[in-house]
Amino acid sequence: MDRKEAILVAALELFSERGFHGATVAMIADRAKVGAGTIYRYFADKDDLVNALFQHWKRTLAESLLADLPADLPPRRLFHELWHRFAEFSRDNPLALNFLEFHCHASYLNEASRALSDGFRDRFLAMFDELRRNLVIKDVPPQLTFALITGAFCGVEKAFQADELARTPEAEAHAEELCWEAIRR
Amino acid sequence: MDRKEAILVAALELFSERGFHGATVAMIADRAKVGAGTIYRYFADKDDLVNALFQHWKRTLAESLLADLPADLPPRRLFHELWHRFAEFSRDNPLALNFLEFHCHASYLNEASRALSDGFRDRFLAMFDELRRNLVIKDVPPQLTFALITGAFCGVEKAFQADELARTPEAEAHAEELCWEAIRR
Amino acid sequence: MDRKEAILVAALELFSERGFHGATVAMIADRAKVGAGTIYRYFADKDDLVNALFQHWKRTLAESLLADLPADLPPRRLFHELWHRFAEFSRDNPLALNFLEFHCHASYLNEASRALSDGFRDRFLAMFDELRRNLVIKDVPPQLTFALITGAFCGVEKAFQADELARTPEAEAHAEELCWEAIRR
Amino acid sequence: MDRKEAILVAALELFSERGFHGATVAMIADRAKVGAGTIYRYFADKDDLVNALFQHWKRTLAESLLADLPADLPPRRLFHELWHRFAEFSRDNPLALNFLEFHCHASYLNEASRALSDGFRDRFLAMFDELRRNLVIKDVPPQLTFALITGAFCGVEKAFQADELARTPEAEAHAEELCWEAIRR
DNA sequence: CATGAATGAGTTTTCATTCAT
DNA sequence: TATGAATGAAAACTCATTCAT
Repeated sequence: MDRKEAILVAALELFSERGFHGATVAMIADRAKVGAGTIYRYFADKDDLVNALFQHWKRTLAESLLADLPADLPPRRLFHELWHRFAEFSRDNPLALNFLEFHCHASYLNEASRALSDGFRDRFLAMFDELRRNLVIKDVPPQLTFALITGAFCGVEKAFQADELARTPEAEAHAEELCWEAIRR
Repeated sequence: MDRKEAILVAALELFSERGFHGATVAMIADRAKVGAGTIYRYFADKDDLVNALFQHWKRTLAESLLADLPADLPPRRLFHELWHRFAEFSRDNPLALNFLEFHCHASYLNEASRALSDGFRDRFLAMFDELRRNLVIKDVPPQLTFALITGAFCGVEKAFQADELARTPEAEAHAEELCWEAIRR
Repeated sequence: MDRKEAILVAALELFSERGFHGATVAMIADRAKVGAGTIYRYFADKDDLVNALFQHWKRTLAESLLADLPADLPPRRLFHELWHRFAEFSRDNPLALNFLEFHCHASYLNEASRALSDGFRDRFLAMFDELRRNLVIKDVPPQLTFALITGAFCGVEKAFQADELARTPEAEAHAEELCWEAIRR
Repeated sequence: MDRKEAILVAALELFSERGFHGATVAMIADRAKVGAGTIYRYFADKDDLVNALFQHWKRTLAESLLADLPADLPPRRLFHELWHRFAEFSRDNPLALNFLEFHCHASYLNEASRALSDGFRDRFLAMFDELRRNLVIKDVPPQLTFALITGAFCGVEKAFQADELARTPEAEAHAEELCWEAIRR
């Protein structure tokens, strides 16, 4: 059993359930079935742990969305592919999305975490900007497109997780279609 | 100087900056310029404070959106009116939106808070359902429409607050227009 | 309504129920139906209050036992008279006995309280010593006789108060008789 | 060094000096030479500590009085044996007697503590009742005999502890003799 | 290397006392 | 003069971190 892995899993569960300050090191150690002291062999302190977790999942999310993305997809297919990958990621790792988007306060994220986050964001802004310049999507700031699509996706995902909305293929397809309608020219 | 008011203002600032567990009673008392003990004259404990704050702003938001809403507005005008009111509320009370939507864990909200929240949500679901039955918006579950629109709005608002996107009348108008395009038939 | 009196009554009830540290000034004020600040018009602080209360009841008890005590009573009649008066006092003021004997820590009693207590005790020691010298009671140190009788009385009284023993005239007479048997020659 | 033991010893000293509410957790930790947090590794809270202490000493006292008590002792010898054991216990553990008899408010004792106490008391009531039925001691309710003897013993013990009376073998023998005279037929 | 008991600074909460009304 | 809201020091209790085993 990989102890570091177990700690990261436990931390993800607890941070996404109770937030950073609401989850204690003792809780994380218990859930990971390791001694509290063991956490400090792998992470300098609790802040270091939350930042490692954040970076791990930001990277995994970026990887999931962008790895082997065919370069020459037509716009609608590209959008579909991205939405689909994002949905898959959320379905496979609901806690990770939860943690990244809802339960992470800037106040304890360090420079590296913020830089990573920004770099990831910039790649999407570039994509949206190109679609805009190619007259595929509406002529609004890419930051707006990005914020709106991301927000909508997360809003729907939150509804899925809260069981306010059944996670069916139809619902996922509808959400995608609505968002495409929103941004396409 | 109204002390209860000052405590609520300080708590809103600190909870939305640092989350519930990250904001200490001492910080709140300092910010409100009252003694720590004074907080306990107005609120039974820290949980009671966060619930009072949540309910206060949920109610204020509901009021802002729904008070004196003309009954016979054509759908697009209705959507505009609601979006505009929501935007106005967010502009006037950015921390309140922040707190309500991003920094409030279910784990410390009590029954009353949840009931209030649900009641508010139900009124919007009913509105979206009527628009759907009138063939004004797309035939998708009102829960989906609601989650998507709310998520998109909050995503854009978060971008405004993080200064990733300039809060201009154009940007606000664009966001509204995109969302309408998303849901309209 | 005499405020000072009301405060002393409330303090007696609460100190004898919960002890000095367990009874708060706010509780006492509430019970006495006065403002918390009012207590400080009559007593310098909480310590002063408990000492005033102690001295009040010590004096009242001494008075009850010794006032107009016929000087020439035969020993058995004297013992009966004292026992009877003590029993009467306990019946009329169970909380006072409780407070004086069971719920009063030396740690907050001041010099005056202790002096009063000692003076009272000395008068009884003198009485027991005289009975001893007159060969009426056994030839043991008067301190022993006093401690034993007082302890026995309080033990029985505690049983009455705890309802472990019914407070009947017979029980009271028995207790007296047993104690007399203990000390008489 | 056994920390739990040290905490119990310190708590006994402080509770019997200052009462439950008068002894703070910090005082107890200091006296026990442990960190304040350590107390909470062994006891759930301050109430749990005082109850553990109460039960420990009630059990020890019961053990001391009743262990290996010869079954066929003649009444006067039985009384002597019990009195002697009680006196020995008090001499060895004066603070324990102090705490059990004088400084323990029902208000913070839990069900288990009260049950233990009652069970112990019942065994003595049964003994006194048998002596009564055998016409050895006076025909008064065993509750009265028990309360009176216990009270007398504790009164004398208090005098010993307060140095109002020298703890000599003679004094102890006198006390025992007087009490026997009180109850014997 | 892994542990979890121990710690004390930090947290929530209480309360004796003050003071503006 | 009487009040009770306000206070902050002190109480009970928690928890990130260390370190002996």
